[in-house]
Formats: sequence, C-alpha cells, structure tokens
Amino acid sequence: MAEQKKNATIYDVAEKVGVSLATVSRVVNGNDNVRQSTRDKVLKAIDELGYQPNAVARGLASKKTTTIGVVMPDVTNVFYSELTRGVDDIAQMYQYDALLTNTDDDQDRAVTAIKNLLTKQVDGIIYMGTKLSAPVMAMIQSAGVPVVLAGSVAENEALPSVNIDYVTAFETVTTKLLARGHQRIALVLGSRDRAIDQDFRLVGYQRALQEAGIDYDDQLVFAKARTYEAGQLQAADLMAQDVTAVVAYDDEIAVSILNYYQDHGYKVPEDLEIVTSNNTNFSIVSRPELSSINQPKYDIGAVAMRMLTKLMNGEELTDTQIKLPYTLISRGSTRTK
Amino acid sequence: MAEQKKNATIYDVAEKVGVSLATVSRVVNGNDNVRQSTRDKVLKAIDELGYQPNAVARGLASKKTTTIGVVMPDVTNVFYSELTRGVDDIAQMYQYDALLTNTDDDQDRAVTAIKNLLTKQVDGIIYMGTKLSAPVMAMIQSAGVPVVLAGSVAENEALPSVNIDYVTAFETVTTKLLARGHQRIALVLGSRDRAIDQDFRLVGYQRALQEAGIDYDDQLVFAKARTYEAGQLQAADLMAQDVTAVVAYDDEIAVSILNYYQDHGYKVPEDLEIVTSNNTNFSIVSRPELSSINQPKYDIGAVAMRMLTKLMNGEELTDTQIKLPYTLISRGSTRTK
DNA sequence: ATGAAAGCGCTAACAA
DNA sequence: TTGTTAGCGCTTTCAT
Repeated sequence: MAEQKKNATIYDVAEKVGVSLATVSRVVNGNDNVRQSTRDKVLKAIDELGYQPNAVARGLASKKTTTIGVVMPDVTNVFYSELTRGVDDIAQMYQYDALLTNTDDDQDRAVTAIKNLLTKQVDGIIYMGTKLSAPVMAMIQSAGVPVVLAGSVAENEALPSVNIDYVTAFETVTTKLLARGHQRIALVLGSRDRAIDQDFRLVGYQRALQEAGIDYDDQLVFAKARTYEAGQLQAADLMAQDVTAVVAYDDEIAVSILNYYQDHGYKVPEDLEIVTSNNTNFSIVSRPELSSINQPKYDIGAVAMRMLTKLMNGEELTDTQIKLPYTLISRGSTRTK
Repeated sequence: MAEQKKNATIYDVAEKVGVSLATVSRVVNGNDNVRQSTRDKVLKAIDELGYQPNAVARGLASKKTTTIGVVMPDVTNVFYSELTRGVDDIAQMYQYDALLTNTDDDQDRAVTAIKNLLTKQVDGIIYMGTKLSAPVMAMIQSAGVPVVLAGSVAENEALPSVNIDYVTAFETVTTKLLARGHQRIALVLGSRDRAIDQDFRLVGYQRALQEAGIDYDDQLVFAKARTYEAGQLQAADLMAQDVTAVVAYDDEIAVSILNYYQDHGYKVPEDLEIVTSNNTNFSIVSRPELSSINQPKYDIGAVAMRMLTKLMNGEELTDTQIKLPYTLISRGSTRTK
C-alpha cells in the first residue's frame, strides 16, 4: 500500500521555502507585497508539493466562500435548466461555484433551502421560484447576503431581478390574435397564485382584451397543468370552452394542447392558433412548429449572476430591475407570418 | 439604521446557558451524553438566539463538508438533468448539498472541475461525463474521496457506476428491427470516441447484425450531431444512405431525424422506423410518438447518489457495477406493438 | 517586503 | 455528564 500522501498545507509550503505563512498566503492571493525572488521560490514549492489551498479554511478565515446558492423549482424543466446554465457559466467565469437546490416551487422547501444555504455561508443567492410567499421574502430579507431573482419578479420590485416585460409580451401576443378576429382566446397559466402569472401574464392578456373592447371571461383562463400529461386533460377543458386560440405560458403544455387538438381531428392553425412563451426546443420539435415569445433564457440567468457578483462585491446597482428584450417568433401554429 | 445583528455563534449559546462549547456542540450534534435538563436549556437558548451552526467552521473542524460535487456535461440536456434530479433528491434526503459543474463533456474542463471541487473539500463526487479520458481518470483516482459514475461506465469497471446494460439494450432493439426485414439500419451515436457509444451501443448493434448474418457497414454509423439543428443536417446523410430504420442514442436527435424525413414526404413508420433511447418527453411529443428504450434516468441518479453515501460512510459495496433494468416502449414510430 | 500572532466557529480527544 | 484544550488551514491586522 502506497502511503496516503496527506494534502500539503500552507504550512508545509512555508516551511519548505523558509518563509512565514503570511508570505505564502500573499503569493497565493496575488498580493503585490512580495519580492519577485521570494514569489518564485514559493511558487516553485507550491508546484512541487502540489499544494492546493483548502477553500473551507479560507472561507472560515475570510468569510467569503466563493460559493453561491441557486434555488429553483426543478432542474428537469428546460426553462429553468437554461437559466441555470447562464448562471453557472457566469459564476464559473467569476470563480464562483453553485450549490443547487430543487424546491418544486414549494414555499416551505424554499425557506428550508435558503436557510440551509446560509448555513453553508454562501456569498449570494439566485432565486428562481415563480412564487415568492411572505415567509420566503422574510427569509430572503434577513439573509444578510444579496439575492437576485432570475426569470421572476417580486411585488413592488422589492428585490433585484432580471426577466422580460411579461405584461407587454402577453399583451402583444394577445392583441395580434384579437386582430385576426378571435373572440375566445384561452390563456393558459401555470398557477393562479404566483405573481408572474397573476400580476403579469394575466394583466397583459386582460389589457389586450380591454383595448379590443372584449369582456374578460375568467372561464377562459386555465391554470391547472404543469406537466405534459396534465396538459392533455386540461386541453379537453379548453376544447369544451370552444376557444379558437390559445396563449400558453409553457412549451410542454403548449405542445400538449397542440397534440390533443390534432389528435382529435382539429387543424392547426386553421381551427386553432397557438402561441407559447418559452421557445425551448419543444417549440421546434412539434408539427406544426409553435409560434413563441422568445425569452433570452440563458441571458436572463447570466445577467442575474452578473448582477449578483456586483452585489457581492458591494457595488451599487444603477438598475435593479432589468428587463431583457424578447422577440416574437412566428411559426406554423399561427396564421400570420 | 437597525444595528446588523451578528449571527450568534456556539459561544454565544454556551455563554447564555452557562455551559461549555462542548456541551452545546453535543446537543447540536445529537450526542447522547447530555442530561435532559441541560439539553432543554441549550435548545431554548439556541431557539432564542436563532443560532445556526456555521457549516464552514464545522467542515474545517470535522473534515466533512456534507457537500458533494456533480460533474456533468450540460444541465440543459434533459437526460442529464433527470439524472441530476435523482442525485439531488437523494442527496437532500441524506443532508448533502450538491455543487454543480457543467463541462460540455470537455475533458480539460472536467479535470479542472474535479480539482476545484476537491479544493472545496467535497465529500464525494458524482461524475456524468460519457467520456472518461486518462487525465480525468487520473484525477479521479487521486481524488481521495469516492466518485461514482451515473449513466456512464469506466473501462474495466474501474469505477463504481450505475447505468443500464447498453449492449443488450441496443442489441435487442436492433434485433427486433432486423426481424422485420430491415437490411440497412442506421445507428446514430453521439460520438465515436466515448466508451458508452463505442464499446457499448455500437457493440450491441454489431452483435445483432452478426447474429442475423448481416455484414457490418461503417457507413451506417453516424456520430456527428448533438443538437436538434445538427441532427437535421445529419438526417440528410442518413437519407443518402437509403436506410430503412434507425436506432438513435438521443431523443432530440431522433425527433430531428423523424421530422426531417416526414418533412421530406416520408411516412413513419411505413418508410422508416425509428427507435430512440432516452424516453424523455421529446419521445411523446413527436408525431408519431417515438418507440424508445426506457432508461430509469431518475433512478440511475438516485441509486448512484445512494452508493456514494455508502462510500462516504466508509461502507463496503457488495456490488460496484449496478445495472438497472430498462424497458422497451413501442410507440408509433415502429411497426410492431 | 516579511513575520508574528490572533482569530474565524466549530469538533474532538482527553480529563475530570 | 460536563469542561478544557488543542487544533482544522487559512486570512489579516499590526509590527518590524
């Protein structure tokens, strides 16, 4: 058995070179106050010993862990995983690592997750829940570390966030549908009790109706499906309401509705027009392809992380509510190009 | 300005109750050697002070961080995100947090990632790359902490791993296709230089051919598409080879091929049969739906994490090479039920 | 430019 | 059952 070589510590390096811990620490941290010749010797010893600073000890001494927490509903959901990828890439760029936690949008679990992350002394948190209950808000506000929302928003812009202008996006999409003569347009949301759906998407939809002089009908708003399978069931409800167009908050749900209608003999876009809003691969995989609001998912994550790095550095933000531009992509599920 | 209340430390608790640090530590860690009345007092103080143990200090003192690292190609890929979800859920169950790193299957980045995770003193690592180059292997073997592969395999079973029997799965699927009279069956892989493709999927495919007495034709093996878009290009190559059936390693690629053929007037499954192998939602979203090998993705991640917990506890593993059962799901893209 | 020394907040022998 | 005392490996004043 080869003897298990213990990891070298800063002390080993110092001893080998014949300098103090402080000096080694300085060269490791790129502090200028080290004579070049000393620096070289230390570097050489570090290399020879294969010394790797222990991040935990460092974290304890410096009170910075270079670790952030990411609290999200579900990695498995493409929308969130794309946001996460943006977060991760920028985090890596700035030498942060990301601790991931899935909450399934459950507020209790979110509170627990945040508490746990704080216990691990993360330097900051990216929060991706669409919900933001009072307990979660309280937890965040007492966190003591910066938190930024990605792809979400807090009431009264209480927290830094990056997303798109959901109100306008949904208003525009709905208006276009109305312009084509639709009277019964379904709005498919994820849940009635989250701000992003209730205060933004729904509001945009309602504004469009109002401008067009059409009465709002709560029967046309659906919000009980979050999976493809559940979407099939909900699609039956849409059909029962004789809607002629639908605006959906999620691509999988949109495809689910699309397939359901087509499987029941409807023609899309002739009998039903559909617009979705995340533009994931699901929207180009379906036949016809789905017209979609195109949110810059990766960028939302990336920008949120960039904001967080500034906040963690104690920098002031000139703008805490960032709205990234979105585009509208016309594909086969709608009638006009 | 409200005075920023500093987080209470174990010392504050000890002082408040009038006991030593050790006693507080004992109750926090559930050590039995504490009189009930003392325990109650400590618990009360902890509650009143809102004391939360600092995990970093703990990690330094105990040499356990209750944090694991997850090294994966890309969170954005549904296959990996499902594995990750399995890992995360079990990790959480055992009180571990997961540090996530995307490598895009790049071996240099994998080495860097592992090195970095070790620096952070993770207690173990779940590795998901399909590739496993010598440098990565070397890094893993010198890690000093347990590593288990999820959805992947190492040559010579050198590392603990959990996955399915890819050879048999691909052999079976190919054999079924051959039985239906196909002579030119395309095998679509991700890359020729990774073990999972070259040593398992390809071998299964070849075995089936051999048993059927059909010569292997390298021209029918494709491995240059990893995205939906690239899949479209590659589909043209398949078409040029007049294949009548395809076995694909990934759902998005499979849908891409399916769509390409149908968009060019082919009928599926009449003119072309397709079988895919991950059974993600992409396979039920397409029309026709895709027949697929069904790997228990979530379970692979979950079982891998469970193995890792045992390893981290110093337990012996009775079986280090776990093959989970897979099923074959027949859908519209193939001709037989 | 370099070193000495005091922590960071906690665990873990070892004593008592 | 409880307390004392070293550390864990590093950063960070403060001297020199």
